[in-house]
Amino acid sequence: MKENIYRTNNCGELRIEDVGKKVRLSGWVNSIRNLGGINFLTLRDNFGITQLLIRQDSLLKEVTKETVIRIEGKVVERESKNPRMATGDIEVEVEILDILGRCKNILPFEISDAPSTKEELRLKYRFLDLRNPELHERILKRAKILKFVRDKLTELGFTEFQTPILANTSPEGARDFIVPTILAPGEFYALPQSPQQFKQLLMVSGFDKYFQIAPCFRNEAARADRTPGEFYQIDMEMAFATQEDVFEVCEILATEIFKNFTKLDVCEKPFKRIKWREAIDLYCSDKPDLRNPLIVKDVTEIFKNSEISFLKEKTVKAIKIDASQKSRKFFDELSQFIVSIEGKGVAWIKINEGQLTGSISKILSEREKDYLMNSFNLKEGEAVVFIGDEEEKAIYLAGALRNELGQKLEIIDKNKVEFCWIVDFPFYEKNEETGKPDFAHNPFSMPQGEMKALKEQNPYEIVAYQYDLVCNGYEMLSGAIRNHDPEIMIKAFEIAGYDKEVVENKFPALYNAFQYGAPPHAGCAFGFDRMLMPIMNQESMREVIAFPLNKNGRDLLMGSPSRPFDQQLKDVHIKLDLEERK
RNA sequence: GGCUCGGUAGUUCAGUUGGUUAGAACGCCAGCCUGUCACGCUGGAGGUCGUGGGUUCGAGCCCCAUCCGAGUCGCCA
Repeated sequence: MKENIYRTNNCGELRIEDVGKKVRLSGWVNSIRNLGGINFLTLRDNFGITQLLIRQDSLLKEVTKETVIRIEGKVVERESKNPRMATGDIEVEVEILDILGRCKNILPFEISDAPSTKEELRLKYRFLDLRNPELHERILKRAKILKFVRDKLTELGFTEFQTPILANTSPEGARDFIVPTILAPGEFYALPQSPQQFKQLLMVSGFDKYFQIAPCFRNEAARADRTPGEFYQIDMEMAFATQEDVFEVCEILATEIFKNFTKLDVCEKPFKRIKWREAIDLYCSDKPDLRNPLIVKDVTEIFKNSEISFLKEKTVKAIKIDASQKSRKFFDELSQFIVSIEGKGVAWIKINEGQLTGSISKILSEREKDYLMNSFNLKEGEAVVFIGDEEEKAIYLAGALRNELGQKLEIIDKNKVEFCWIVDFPFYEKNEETGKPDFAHNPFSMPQGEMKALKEQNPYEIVAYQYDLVCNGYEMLSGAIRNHDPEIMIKAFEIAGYDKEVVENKFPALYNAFQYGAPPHAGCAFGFDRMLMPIMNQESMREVIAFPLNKNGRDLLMGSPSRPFDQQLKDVHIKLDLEERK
C-alpha cells in the first residue's frame, strides 16, 4: 500500500511486537499530562488511543486538548504498562509534531464526560459528542449491524431495492411531510411514511423477495420509542409466502442479530405466538414484556355487587405477587404510581402471618374472601393487587401496573431477550364517534377467512393476518399478509363504510395493479432504530443515531426546521399565513 | 396541546425561614514537578442565577407571564 503522509498506523493497533518501529500517527489530543520535564499525551482516532511520550516541552506549544496533530516517533516499551488500554504495553516517543487542526475554543464539555452533559448541549455540539468513544462505538456498531442485515437477507434470497423518497401522499395513518416543487405549482410530493405501496407493486412486478433499509417519514410527535419525523425500517416483502414463511425469516434475522451483537441470552426459535386477545387478557398489553412473569387476572365478576365502591361495577384486574418482604409503604407507592397515570390507586390484600391483611381485607365479604383465596391459591407472604376502572382504562392501568411491579420487584431478567409474536389482530374496531366498524389497523391486510369471513362473520370477530414482533416489551416489527384481491378489498372497505370509488381513489396504483395478476404476498418491517436500543442497552433512541432530532423535531446543530428565503417560497408559489404570536 | 420535572461559572451541581461579597468539583490560565494514565501540589481568572414584569427596605429563593429542554399522555398501524 502507498505510504500515507498522515499515518503509518492508526491509534488502536500498535502492540509490544511493534517496539523499535518508526511510526507516524495522526489524531486528536485526548489528554495532556505534564509531569515536569516529561509529558504524556494520549492520541485518539476512530480506532483507539495510543500514549505519546514527549520530552521536549517546546513541541507542545499551542497543543491543547482536542487539537488534531500528526506525530512521528519510535515505538517503545512502557516502563509502567496500562493493562486497561489495548495499546497499553507501548508508547510512541515523539520526535516530530505538527498541528493539523487547532482547537481554539474552550470545549463546551469534556469529551470523556460527554454522556453526563445536558442533552441539549450534546446535540448542539454533536460533532464533539460523537468523539466520545461510547457514542462513537455505537454509531460504528450500527453500521456493522446494517451490513449484517444486508448480508443475511441477501443470503436468504432477498434483493435490496430503493424506492422513491419524493413519493405521494398516502391516505392512511400518520400525517405526511409534503414537499413543493418548481415543476408543478400548487402540487406536492409527500415523503413516504413507509415504502408500503412500492414494495407491494414490486411483488406485482414479479420480484420475489424484497428488502430495503428504508427511510420513513411521519409528521408526528415523538414518543419514548419513536423518533419525531424520520426513522429507518428494515422493510421486507415476500411473494407466495404465508405468515409462517415471514416468521421463519424474521426469527432467523432477529435471533442472529441479537446473538451476534449482544451477550444477552436470546430465547429460542420458534418464538411464542400469542393471539392479540390473549395478550390483552393475560398481560393487558399488545406488547408484553415476557421477561416479566406476572400475569393479570380479570376479577370483574366477583366485585360486581361488592360493598367496595371503588371496585363495584368496574372492570377489575388483579395481579398476584410475592410480597413477603414488602410493607405497606410498597403498596402506597404503587397507588401513587397509578394515581400519577390518572388512575384511582390500587387496592390490595396480603397473607401476613396467616392473616388476611391489606387495604380491603376488612371490607371484603366472606364470599369475596373465599373466592379470592381459592382462585389465587394465596400462600404466606403472597399478595394480590387490584385496580378498577372503565374497561379500556382498566386494561391500560393493569398493563402499566404489571410493568411497574416487574421493575419494583426486580423480577425482570435484564440478561434475557424474550421475543413473541402477537397475531390475529382484530380487523375492525368500533369507531367511537359513528358506532360503526372501522379498520383497526390497516386496510391492506388480509382478513382471515377472506371473502367468506367478510360476508358471513360479525365484523368485530374477524381477525386479520396481521402480526407484531415484540421484544422485551417493545414493538419491534409489524407486518401482514396483504390483501391482493381487489374484490375482497372492496368488500372490506364496504363494511367500513367506504364505497368502491374510495378504494380506487385512495390507492389508485395498487388497486389498478391488482387487476393485472397479483401474487399472494406478505411482509413486515423492523423498526431499525428501535431495535438498536436493547442491542446497545440504551434507554433513548438518540443514543444510537448520529444526528438525532430533539423531541420537538428540531436539529439543534443545523438549526432545522427554519424559515425558507422569500425567493424559495416564491419559486414554489407559497405564501405563509401564520397567526402572529402575541 | 395537557400534565410532571428542570434551566445558577465552560461543564455537572449545591444554595438554609427572603438578608452583607452566590459556593463546590471538574475544566481553563499561570507556576512547580522525569513514569503519568481520573497524575500530583500551589495560585488565579471566570456569574445579567433562562427572559420580562411584580411583591419587598432587600429576591437565585415568593407571585405572574414567557422562552428553552427532558419525561409522559393526546396523536401515531
